[in-house]
Amino acid sequence: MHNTLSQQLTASQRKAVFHTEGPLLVLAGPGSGKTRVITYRIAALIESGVRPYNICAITFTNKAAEEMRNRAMTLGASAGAYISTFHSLCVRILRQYADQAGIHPNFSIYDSSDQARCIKQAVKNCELDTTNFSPARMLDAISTLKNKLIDAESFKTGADDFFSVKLAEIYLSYQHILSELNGLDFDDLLMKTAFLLQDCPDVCRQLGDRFGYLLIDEYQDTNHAQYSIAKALASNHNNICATGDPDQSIYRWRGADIRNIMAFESDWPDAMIVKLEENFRSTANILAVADHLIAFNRNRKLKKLIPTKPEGESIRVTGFEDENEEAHAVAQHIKELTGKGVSLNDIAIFYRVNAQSRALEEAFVRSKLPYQIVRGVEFYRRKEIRDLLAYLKILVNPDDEIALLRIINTPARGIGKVTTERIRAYAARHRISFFEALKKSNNIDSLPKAAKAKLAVFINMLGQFAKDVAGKVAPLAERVFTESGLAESLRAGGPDGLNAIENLNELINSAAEYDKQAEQPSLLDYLQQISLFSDTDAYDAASDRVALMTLHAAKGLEFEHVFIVGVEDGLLPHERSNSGEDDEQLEEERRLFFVGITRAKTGLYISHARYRTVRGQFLRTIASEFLFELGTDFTEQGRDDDFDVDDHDDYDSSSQTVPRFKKGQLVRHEKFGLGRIKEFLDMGENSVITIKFNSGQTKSLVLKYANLSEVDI
DNA sequence: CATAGCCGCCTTTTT
DNA sequence: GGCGGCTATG
Repeated sequence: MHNTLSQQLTASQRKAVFHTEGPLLVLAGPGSGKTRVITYRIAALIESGVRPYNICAITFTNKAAEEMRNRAMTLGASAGAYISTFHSLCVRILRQYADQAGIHPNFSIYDSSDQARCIKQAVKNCELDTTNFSPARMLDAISTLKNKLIDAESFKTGADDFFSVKLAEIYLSYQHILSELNGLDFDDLLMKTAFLLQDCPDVCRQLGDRFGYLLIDEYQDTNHAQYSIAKALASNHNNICATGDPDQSIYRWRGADIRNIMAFESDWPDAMIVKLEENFRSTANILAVADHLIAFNRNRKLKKLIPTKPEGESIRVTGFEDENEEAHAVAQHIKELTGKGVSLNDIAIFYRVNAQSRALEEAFVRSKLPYQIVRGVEFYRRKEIRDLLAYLKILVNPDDEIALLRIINTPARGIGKVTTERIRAYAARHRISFFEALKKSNNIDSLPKAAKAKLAVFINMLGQFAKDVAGKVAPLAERVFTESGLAESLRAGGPDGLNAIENLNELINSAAEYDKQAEQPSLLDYLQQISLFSDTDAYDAASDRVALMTLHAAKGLEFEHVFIVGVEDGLLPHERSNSGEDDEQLEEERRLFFVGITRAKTGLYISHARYRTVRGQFLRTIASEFLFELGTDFTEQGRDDDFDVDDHDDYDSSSQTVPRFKKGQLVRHEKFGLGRIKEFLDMGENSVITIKFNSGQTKSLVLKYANLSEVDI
C-alpha cells in the first residue's frame, strides 16, 4: 500500500503523508492537494498499525468531513476513524462528560435567533436600554469573550469601566438564562469543552488516549478556544498534524487567530514543517492574478504559488452598468460556456453578501438556467421547520422554554398571551421551569377552567409524543406533524401552506436519511447534528446546476469556471471592514478575494457594476481597489467610444471649478501612483486631501498642488 | 384571543 | 428592502 499511495504524490506531499510520528505542520497553498494529503495520511497511519479508532480528523464543515470520509473510504481506510468538525467533536465530548462539564447531556444548541431572544431578556433583566446596549452588539462582545475563553465570572472580576461592568452583568444574566433553558450557544460548545479539558486532567488524558492521532484542517481559521482544545488533546501524545494557509484566513472576525498557525513551530518545537507550494488546480494566468493581489498584504509570510498547468486564458475584468446588467451578462456568458459543452455544475458564482444573490436569481430564472443557492441554514430558519423542530426539541429538553413558547399556541389552540403569562408567573413564584408549571396548570388558581382544559389537552399530546422518543426520528417527526395539528392548519392556509407542507416533507425525508445513515439514531443526536449544519452542507456537487454562494462559503471548493461579481468599494472590501485603525480588516477582505480567485481551475471572470441598488437606493459605485491589484490592465476595459459620460454627475461638475473629491474615491498621482482618498478637508482652494496609496504609504497633500487625476470606472 | 396592518429597526461574512 | 414587534380592531 505504501508504494501505491506513494507514487501518486510529489516529494513534498510524500513527506507530509509519511512523517507519521510527532507534530507536523503542512503549509499548503490553494490547490496543492491538501485534502488528498490528509486522506492519504490517514491511510498511511492505519497502514503503519495505528487503529482507525484512535484517529481524529477535524475539518471546517460537515460537508468537508463527509467528503474526507468518502475519500478515505475509497482508500479502504476510514472505517472507525473519527472525522468531524470542531463543534461536532465538542458536542460529542460534552455529552459524554456532561457531569464533569457541569451541564446536562440533552442540551439544546442555540442558533443566533434563539440567542437573540436570550440576550434581549438578559438586557431587560439588567434594566438597560437596548439603544446603548443593542442585543447584536452584546452578543458580538460575548462571543468574542467566549472565543478567548473568558467566562462571565472572570470577565466581571476584570471589568473596570462602566461599559465593561454593564457588559459583565449582561453576560452573567445571559449565561444564567441559557443554563436555565439547558441550552448552549455555538461558542459555549467550544468554551465549555476547552474548560473541561483544562480543569479535568483525567478527562483530558482519556480523550488523549482515545484520539491518539489528531489531524486538523484549515488551522489558520481556528480561534483561541479551538486552539486550546487542540493543544490539550494533543499534549498527551504530540501526534498533531495541522494543515492550513495563512493567506486563506477569512474568519478573523469570528475570533480566528492567524497567530495559531504562525506559532505552531514554537508550540511544538520538534515540529516538522512541510510546504506545499505547487498548485495543481488553476491555470498559470489565474495564479498570476492571485499572486499579484495577495502580494499587497504586508502582514504575511511569503509563499510561492507554483503553477503546474499551462497559461490558459487571460483574466477578464468587466464593468457593467448596474447589478441587473451584470447578472444578465453572467447568465449570457454561462449560456455561451454551456454551448461549448461546459456542464452547469462546473460553474460557480461568488459574491460578498447574500443579498447579492437576488439579481442573479432573477436573471437565471429569466434565462431559464438551473441554479442552486448554497445556503443550507436558510432551510432550517423557515417558520414551519422551526415549529416542527420545536416540538421535537421539547421532547428531548423540556427546559427549552423558547421552543415551548413557540409551539404552545402553534397551530392556534386558544392558549394566548394571558394564559402563558399566568403560567410564567406561577413558575417564577415556585421557582420551577415553565414546563413544570405547565404540568401543574390544574393547580394554578389564576387560570380559568377553559384555559386549564386546553392546557391539559396540549400536555397530554406532548406526553403521547414522548412515548415514541426512543429510536428512529422520521416516524416520530411524521407523527408530530400530523397529530400536532400543524399539517391540518397548513393545509387550510392556501398556497403558502402547501409550500410549507412541502418543506416539512423535505425535513421528514432528511430525518429518514439520518435514520438510515446513523449507527444509532436518536432524536437528541439528530437535533444536535442539524443545529451544526452550515451553508456549504447544502451544496450538491452532483446536481447539474450553477452554484451561487458567498465567498466565505466557497472556501475549500473548486470549479472549472468561476464568476466573482460586485467587486466594488464598500462591497469587497466591505464597508463594515473599514472601521479599524489597522489594515488587518482590509487584508482579510483581500484574502477573501484571493480565496475566491483560487477556486477557479480554467475560467475566471471578475466584474463590477457602476450603479448598484443598496438598501433600496440606486447608487453610484466605485470600483474596488483590489481590481487595480490584479496586475491586469482592466482600466482600459469598458471605455469604448460609446461609453456615455455620466449624466448623473453633470450638475455637480458644472457648478465646480476645482474637481470635487470625496472620501473613498480612487485617484492617480503622478509620482505616488494609484491611491484612495481617506479624508477630504474642503477649504476651497486650500483643500487638503489625505490619500492612502497602493504602495502602502499615506500622504496628506494640498489639493491645488497635488495634481491629481480622477480615476473613474 | 386572533388577525391584519403599520411602524420602526437593522442590514457582512458563519460554526 | 425585509422582518419583527406592536397596536387597533373584530
